[in-house]
Amino acid sequence: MAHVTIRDVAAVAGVSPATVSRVLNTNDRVRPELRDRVHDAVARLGYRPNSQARSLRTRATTVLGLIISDIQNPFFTALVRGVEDAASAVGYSVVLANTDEDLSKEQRYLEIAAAEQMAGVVLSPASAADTRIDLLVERSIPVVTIDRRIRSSTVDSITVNNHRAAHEAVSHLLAAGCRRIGVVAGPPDVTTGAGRLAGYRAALKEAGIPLDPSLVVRGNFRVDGGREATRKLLAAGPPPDGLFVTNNLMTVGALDALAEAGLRYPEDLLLVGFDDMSWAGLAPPLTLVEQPTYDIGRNATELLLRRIGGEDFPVQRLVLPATLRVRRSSQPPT
Amino acid sequence: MAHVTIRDVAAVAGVSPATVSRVLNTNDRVRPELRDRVHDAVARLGYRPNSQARSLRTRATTVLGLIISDIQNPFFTALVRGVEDAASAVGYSVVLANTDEDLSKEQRYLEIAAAEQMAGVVLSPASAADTRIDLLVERSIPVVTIDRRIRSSTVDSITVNNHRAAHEAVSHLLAAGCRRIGVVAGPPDVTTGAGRLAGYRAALKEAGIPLDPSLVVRGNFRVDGGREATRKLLAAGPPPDGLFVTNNLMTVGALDALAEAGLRYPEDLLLVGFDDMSWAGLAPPLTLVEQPTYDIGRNATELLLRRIGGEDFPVQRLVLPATLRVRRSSQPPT
DNA sequence: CTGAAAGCGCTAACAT
DNA sequence: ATGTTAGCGCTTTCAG
Repeated sequence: MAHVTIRDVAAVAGVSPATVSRVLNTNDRVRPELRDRVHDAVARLGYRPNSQARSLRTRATTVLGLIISDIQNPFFTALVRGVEDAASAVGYSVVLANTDEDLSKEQRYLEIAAAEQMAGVVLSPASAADTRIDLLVERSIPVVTIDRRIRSSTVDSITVNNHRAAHEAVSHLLAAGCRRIGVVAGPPDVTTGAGRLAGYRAALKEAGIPLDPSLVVRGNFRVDGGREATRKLLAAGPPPDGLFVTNNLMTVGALDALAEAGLRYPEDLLLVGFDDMSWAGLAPPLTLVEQPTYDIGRNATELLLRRIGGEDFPVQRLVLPATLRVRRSSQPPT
Repeated sequence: MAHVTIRDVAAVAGVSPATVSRVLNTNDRVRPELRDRVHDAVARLGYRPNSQARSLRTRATTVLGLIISDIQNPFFTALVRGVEDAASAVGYSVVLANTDEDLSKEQRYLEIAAAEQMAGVVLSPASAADTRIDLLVERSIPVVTIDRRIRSSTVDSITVNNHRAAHEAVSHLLAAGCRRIGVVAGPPDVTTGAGRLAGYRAALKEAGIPLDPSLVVRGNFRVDGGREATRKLLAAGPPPDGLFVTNNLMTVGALDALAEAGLRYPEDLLLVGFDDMSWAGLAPPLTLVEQPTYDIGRNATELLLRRIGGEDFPVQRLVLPATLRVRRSSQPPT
């Protein structure tokens, strides 16, 4: 059987195509007997509605865009699963795109999402200021940003409290006796980069420790960036007694740089990282700020679906908790 | 400007919609002057064809399905990029789905791909025998399998020579002096699992070393599986003097288990892993069988696009080279 | 070489 | 409550 259309179903059920459509898509009252006949026919013929015809008519798709900034980062892949699960639970499919933190790639994908009339977009913006969110907003395509926020915008977001989490991480290092704490921060243009660095600063200030600029370095949230930034930090002066690395991949790079310099943790310095790193099999185990990654994706998608459904509610800025999980890397050796 | 349609373009260009369509989609000869007028109008109005209307009419989409077996595995995410790049180069978009090696999830996605009339599918099958490839073949949707093959099937595939690569890895360990070489193999139902184990066996046989079944354990290609399998191996008798772990995530788990048991590499045993692991920041650096991951994705997609384009050629079974990159973990300490 | 007209499969107005 | 009709935007005969 090549293409079963709604007319075929109608013929078999002995009703009009419109009735079939009603049974399938609306809750208009249809005589129960007809309902059953329709359902029978659908089952017998193995009818599957043609989604493009439907979208053409309704001007609405059931496709979500998921635009993330680094598909090689396990943080984002965990998140993808949250999105995927929430979407497929209600019959939506997900188109994934990867920007590599590149604004022009990002813009291209946003244009595609608009042109394809996607129902909505989950986005991890490459920039707080320059992300061309307007491309979607103009066409009233709902957007939820994840992990990061957009500055001027009125779109929903799901993030964690980066400031607080970083503050907690650094305070933990201070409590463990560190006094010269280095930080490998992220790009200033991204809210996670900015927030985590601000938390670091706040914790030092609170402890009455002056900020030493030579202890602050920035990376690109990737392995190579973490390595280079850490090298730079180590070259800038006497080694710190504590190090806070603000994302997972940069932590991998930082460990490289520490090893190169012959520095061990927790013996030579205490270490706190960010994001789950169970895939990295590190020993000794790392103290990490862990995010509820899957839930971020899931919540973002559920929120997006509510917007798509036309629900009207004020802009949501959900902030999920990130928790410090203390392990060996931040325990002073006894 | 809400929705610019082909009629708007036609009106502005002073031609019929049919001519616009011809200019845009065919290479039928159209009077150059009209051509230019059409292009001008398209540019001026910012016209973007509605892809669903087009698909409805042509019964063809420009969407590729990419169904992979573990999105948390960096091997697959690198591959995703290859697919994405090749697809977007010709204006196709990619829908990603993740099966978690679960056959029922896989079947569901194959059904969706069929129902959505996707142009083609790149698939890393969860099983050599039970993957329901017929769901696509029936509707003549082209499929290319990557990383793994399907047993009975007549679909194109892109893999690496797992047997040879494993053989090389194990021979390398033998040459380094190992005599009791353990292997952490993958699921027998997956061609990569089977092929790599067979390569191990062949290398031992060639060296005249009898197979010791207590040195062969199996995992699920994930971290936990690698850890458990390695624990089992270590519990089964005196520790091996060499270990070959047949994928990246299991290597992470194996390292855990080795650390638990107080075994170090390369001091206590030599170690060879599989797949790039630069994200894991391991020290000492690991000897690895490395696959051209990006190219696998890219080649698979290019092949798929040729099939989609209607080219007719015999079933392709491309085998790319995997190369052994020797590092410290397999060098006997001097 | 170009235009008019039909129709892909579906749903939403409008009739009944 | 159900059927008839029109048309979403596009491509593709078929005429001219």
